[in-house]
Amino acid sequence: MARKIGRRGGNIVTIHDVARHVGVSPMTVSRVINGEKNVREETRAKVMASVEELRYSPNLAARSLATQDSARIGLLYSNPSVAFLSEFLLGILSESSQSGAQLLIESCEGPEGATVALEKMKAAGCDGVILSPPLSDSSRVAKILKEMNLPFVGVAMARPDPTVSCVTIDDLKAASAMTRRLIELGHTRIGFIKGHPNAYASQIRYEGFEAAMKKAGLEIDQSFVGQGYFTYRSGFDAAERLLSHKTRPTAIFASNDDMAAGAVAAAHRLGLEVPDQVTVVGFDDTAMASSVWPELTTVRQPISDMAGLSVRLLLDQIKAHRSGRSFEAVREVRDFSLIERQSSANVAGPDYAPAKRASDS
Amino acid sequence: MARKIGRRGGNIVTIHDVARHVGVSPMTVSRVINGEKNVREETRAKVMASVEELRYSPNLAARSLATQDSARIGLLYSNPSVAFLSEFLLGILSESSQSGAQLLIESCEGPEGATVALEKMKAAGCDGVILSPPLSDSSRVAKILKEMNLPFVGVAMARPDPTVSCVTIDDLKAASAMTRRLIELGHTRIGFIKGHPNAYASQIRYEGFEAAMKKAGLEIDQSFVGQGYFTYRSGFDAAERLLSHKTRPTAIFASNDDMAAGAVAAAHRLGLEVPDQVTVVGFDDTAMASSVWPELTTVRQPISDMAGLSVRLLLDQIKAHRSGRSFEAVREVRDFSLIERQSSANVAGPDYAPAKRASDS
DNA sequence: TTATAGCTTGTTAGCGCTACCAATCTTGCA
DNA sequence: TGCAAGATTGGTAGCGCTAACAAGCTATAA
Repeated sequence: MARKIGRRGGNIVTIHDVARHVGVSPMTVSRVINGEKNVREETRAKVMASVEELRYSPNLAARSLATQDSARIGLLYSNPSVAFLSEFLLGILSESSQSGAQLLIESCEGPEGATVALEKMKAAGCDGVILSPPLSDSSRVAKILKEMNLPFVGVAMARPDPTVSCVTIDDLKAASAMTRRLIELGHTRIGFIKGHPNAYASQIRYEGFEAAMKKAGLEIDQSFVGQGYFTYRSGFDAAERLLSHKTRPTAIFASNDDMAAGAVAAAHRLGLEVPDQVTVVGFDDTAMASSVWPELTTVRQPISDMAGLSVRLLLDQIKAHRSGRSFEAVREVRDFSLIERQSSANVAGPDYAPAKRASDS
Repeated sequence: MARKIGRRGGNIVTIHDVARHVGVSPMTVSRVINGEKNVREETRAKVMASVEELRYSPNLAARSLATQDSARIGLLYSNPSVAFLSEFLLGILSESSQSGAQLLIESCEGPEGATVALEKMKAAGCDGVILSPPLSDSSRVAKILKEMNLPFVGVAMARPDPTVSCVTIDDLKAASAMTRRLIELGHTRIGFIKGHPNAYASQIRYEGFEAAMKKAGLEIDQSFVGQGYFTYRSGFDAAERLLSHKTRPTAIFASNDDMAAGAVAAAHRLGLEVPDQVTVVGFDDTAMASSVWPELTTVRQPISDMAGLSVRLLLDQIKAHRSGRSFEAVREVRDFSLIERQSSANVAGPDYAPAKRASDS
């Protein structure tokens, strides 16, 4: 009677098994696995060893039940690039399953549909919400959430808003860096395809481009700047226009990968080789970037990391919210990176040894 | 002392609150929300009403702790199309969060890397594994899993294996259906781009194509059949070859969307309009299909549904496995659908009224 | 009417973990 | 040496839910 085997066929290792094995109390084991201090180093080592040996791994359900920190997290997205979503989910997923959070996923059509989705989440007992772009940039959605008194975190927000927590990269810097790289490659006639005018990121990315051009003392030829809408087709159309000028740009910087892929197609259609005759670069490093050929040089956001971090942030925020404490909005800025693939080259074509960096030896 | 507010700031509605509100025992409420029979209709209604009113929603952590059916599910994938992954995850996610299952995600490089990943999962205490394609078709992976004595379910398996549970569509039928559709549109010179020779699905899809052609009494011109590898580039190359023949195919059926997108690009490169001069269709309805332009006509698998179902199947299997019962492998076949977008048209071009079905009025 | 079966509800006892507090053991310092 | 303060451990009591059994109830048959 002392130790029943339980209702299950039961062969799972619990914290009690470890405790007995080491000869300490379950509580001590708990402390060790939670990395609390105030455990003698010797004891800790013994417990750790036992954990290894018995292959113990904590039952998340029990933990979140005991700690009461189990939270229901809502994830709201509205037709982002599916590739983005996939990486995003991967990040959210691994983090939230580790912290035992429940996930609720809703999609909506733009900020308009958000109200309904958010109501639904609230009704389902969500404790907080994660916003994927472009929703994260919608002040309208932010306002609704605030009125609902629901904690939330935005991912990849372009617009800095000191009142909302978010995880982003610095779009401005990223766009500048990519532009600088093109200049480094010798390009001076650089075209730009803007993103959807409603997205704040579009503006920021253009500003980054502008800033880098200016700094390099290069003129922006406005006939080299096209309006796109983040879609392949819009990139195709815009690029076709840019490339039809008598003197055409030698490089095109599209504000996202879909448009860049469209631009590559447009170049091909016009009989131009990429990157030999036109360099095309994108932004985001979505699946599209490495699916098409030539694969796209682009800007990579560590989406999965960012998503994971956003879960942790949100959980903190929820905890604070529950205990009535107020919570300072945090803005976590992650590093982007330039991914150079086959769609970019030295202005004179790939025959020239590519100058990896501006050399002035 | 009777009812502490608990360790938390605590404003969550529990099963006890509902019970008190209705005037029954918590157990009865539990029965109602779990849809058990043996509850008087009247009681059930009262409970339901109360659940609504109090906005009660069960704590999954507590439930899975109590039922002991909490399971750790491993998800193993190896570079599938990212678009596939995204939908796949969505399905897995919503199902597993509903059933309170923990998720462990691992990727690996082909079947070779699978062993390591699987060991890792086992060590982490996984109770079962879900295999995404193309891993689901690997008999090698299946063998490892069997040796490990771990329940598993394959998703989108092309090779029928009576010993493993899986959720699929009928690739053969799907490929036939698409081929029939092309024939209906008046195409007779139909090209085909095969998928990666290592993937069983490649073979099956080709067989489906073959069967439909044969049934329609059409010859397959072997110079119209190209070998691809499921990549954009391979589709591009294969299509370029097929379209360079003096009499070229009027339609190309690529075994997946990436290759179809590549084929479209190749056609454009050769100055051919899609679909006016060449129809191109794909398979899978990944994000790629609706990202490129013209958007691709393709075969759609209900990936998200299939993924969700696979979780349920696996959970059943794990339960059986735990209780020592043996488990019959199940093969669930889902319906595919033909998605007609802008990349396909009547053989004579879009000026002809498209014959939606073979008419013999 | 009473026995019998079937239906409906309640009671008890955990699931595995950790918050909280109490108990014990160190250590440093007067 | 004695004692307070700190470090380290253990005990208890639940987190919210449900399996398993027990008890009450209803309808049917004898």
